[in-house]
Amino acid sequence: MQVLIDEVLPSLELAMADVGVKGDFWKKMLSRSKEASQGDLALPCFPFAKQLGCSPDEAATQIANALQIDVGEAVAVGPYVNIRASMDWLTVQLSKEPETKESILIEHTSANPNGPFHVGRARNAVLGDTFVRMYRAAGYDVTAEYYVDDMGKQVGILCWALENLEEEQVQQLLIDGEIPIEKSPHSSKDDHARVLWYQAANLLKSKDPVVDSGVTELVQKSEEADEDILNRFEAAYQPVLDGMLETLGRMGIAFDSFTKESKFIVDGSVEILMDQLQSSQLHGVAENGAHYLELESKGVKGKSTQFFYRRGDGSSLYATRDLAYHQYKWTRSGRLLNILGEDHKLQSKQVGIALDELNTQNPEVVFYAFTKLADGKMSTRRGNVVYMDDLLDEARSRALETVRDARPDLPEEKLLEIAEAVGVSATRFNIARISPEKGITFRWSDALSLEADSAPFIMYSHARSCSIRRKAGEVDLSVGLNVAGLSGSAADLVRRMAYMNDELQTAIDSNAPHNFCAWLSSLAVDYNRFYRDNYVIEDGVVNVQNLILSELAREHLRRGCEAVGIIPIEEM
RNA sequence: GGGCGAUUAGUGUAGCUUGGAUAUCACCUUGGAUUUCUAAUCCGAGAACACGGGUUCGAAUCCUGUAUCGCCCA
Repeated sequence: MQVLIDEVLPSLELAMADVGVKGDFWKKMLSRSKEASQGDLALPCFPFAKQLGCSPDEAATQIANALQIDVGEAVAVGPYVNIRASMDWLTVQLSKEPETKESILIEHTSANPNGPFHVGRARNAVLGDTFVRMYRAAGYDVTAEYYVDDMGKQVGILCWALENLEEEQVQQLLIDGEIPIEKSPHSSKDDHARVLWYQAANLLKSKDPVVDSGVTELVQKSEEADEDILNRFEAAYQPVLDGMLETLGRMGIAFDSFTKESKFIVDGSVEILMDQLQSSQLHGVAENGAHYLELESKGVKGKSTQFFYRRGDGSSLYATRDLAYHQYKWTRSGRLLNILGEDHKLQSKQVGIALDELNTQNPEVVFYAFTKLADGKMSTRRGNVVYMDDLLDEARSRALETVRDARPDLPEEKLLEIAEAVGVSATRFNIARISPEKGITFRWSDALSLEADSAPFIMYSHARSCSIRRKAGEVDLSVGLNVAGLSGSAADLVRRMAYMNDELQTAIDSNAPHNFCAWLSSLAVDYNRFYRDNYVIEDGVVNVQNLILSELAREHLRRGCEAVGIIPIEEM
């Protein structure tokens, strides 16, 4: 509603001066009406009563009378001034394209390449990609970026395991460790195959010190940018990463660029940065020669307020490389957005302060709460996971049942195609529609639900509009939309669509993709109501005005679906 | 021990930034429409702001304490 607020505010300012309200405290009170039936915007007038020496109801009447707007009408209802945009103004909004905006680099997912993509990791990917899509839909020039942790302990363990463990050993370790090794249709994918080695090495670690010493040596050398080690690491993780990206691709998630952590050691930028930090006011050196920043004065609390960025042996830490990474990202875009799990909150704050010390701007960050299984947290290491590949298969087969029932006329191949689209879309939407800060407990029934506030509902509306278009055939729509006399569900539909760009931008600005998801659901509901009340084709005759509306809805539904990662199929 | 976040009908959720009209949308339970321009539809009813204190004309919203859950800090 921000567009409308911006339109109305200048006139309202005059009206306020007119009736004698002082100050501009009321500006923030003009907001979306909580009673949709009362209009688009509402201004509660309780606070003006005292100033004007009258009742809130009278104040509302005076203000409404003094208010001259040409975008709609203002009426006093009790202690409120309600403002409703006119159909003409709304129609103008409909044809507005989002302006071209600045560039933004969105880093998301960036999961350790040590095993298949699981449901716990999915929230980052879905949320991140939804942001990518929403920003693009709003006109931003977006780079979707994946930071590859190609030299950490996780990759070290994977590499060591692949180089040192035989298949029989792995099998035995997993059996002893009671980690399930069920065969699945995806067992031959490299991410699924290699994670067994990773899990086995973690099990062996607790009883054989050779693992730790071996891994530590590898990791140390990788931190010295040892070319041979980095190549061996890459040979170990790249097939795993490829498998993960394949899964993400199935969900419609793709990246524009990948940056490897080791880059910043190889190119020396970490070294330069550590030298710079030494001149910080916060700088300190521990007994073992390690360097840190003392962050207590910056509001960091807890047992340790020190942020270590250099080990006693002079090497850097993960967080140090993260600093270099942020500096690198700033060379590539004027805006940075990171999607992180809530477990990274403290670290992100520390990195932010360190970036301040380096006179580097902080990125914007969106945190999300964890997805947990009904019986505890997910862990790749312990094998306590639901893999995305399996979830998507399950979602597809569940969708297939429904599609088969509904469309016995379609060939099997087409049914599968629809089921895949429905499965993927439903899975994504079930994650994207929840506010990021809320924890999600993974339940199969929820994850696979094809009802409720669901993607299939929206997809169905879109498919229906496509069907109507096909039935209507070639019709000349150049007469354009005539809103005069439009009322009821048709007017509601126009009103809903008119605010699309506004809703999109608001969701972006408030880091709330779930709000845009809700708007999209509402659009589908509005279209269904319009469909009920207004026939596009009746007795074989096409009603051009209704077809124009249906076509507008189709286009808005399609754009909305693309902005949240729902696949807008044309038939289902 | 400390920090951060969460808690809304039987279930899942929106609203909290900026206090204001009958707390959103669904599942569910229940009554109805419609047999279609694809019913994965539409219309109606039922049921909720964790608990205690405070601020205010007015609190789901702000402050404070408690409980529960999650995450983090050597």
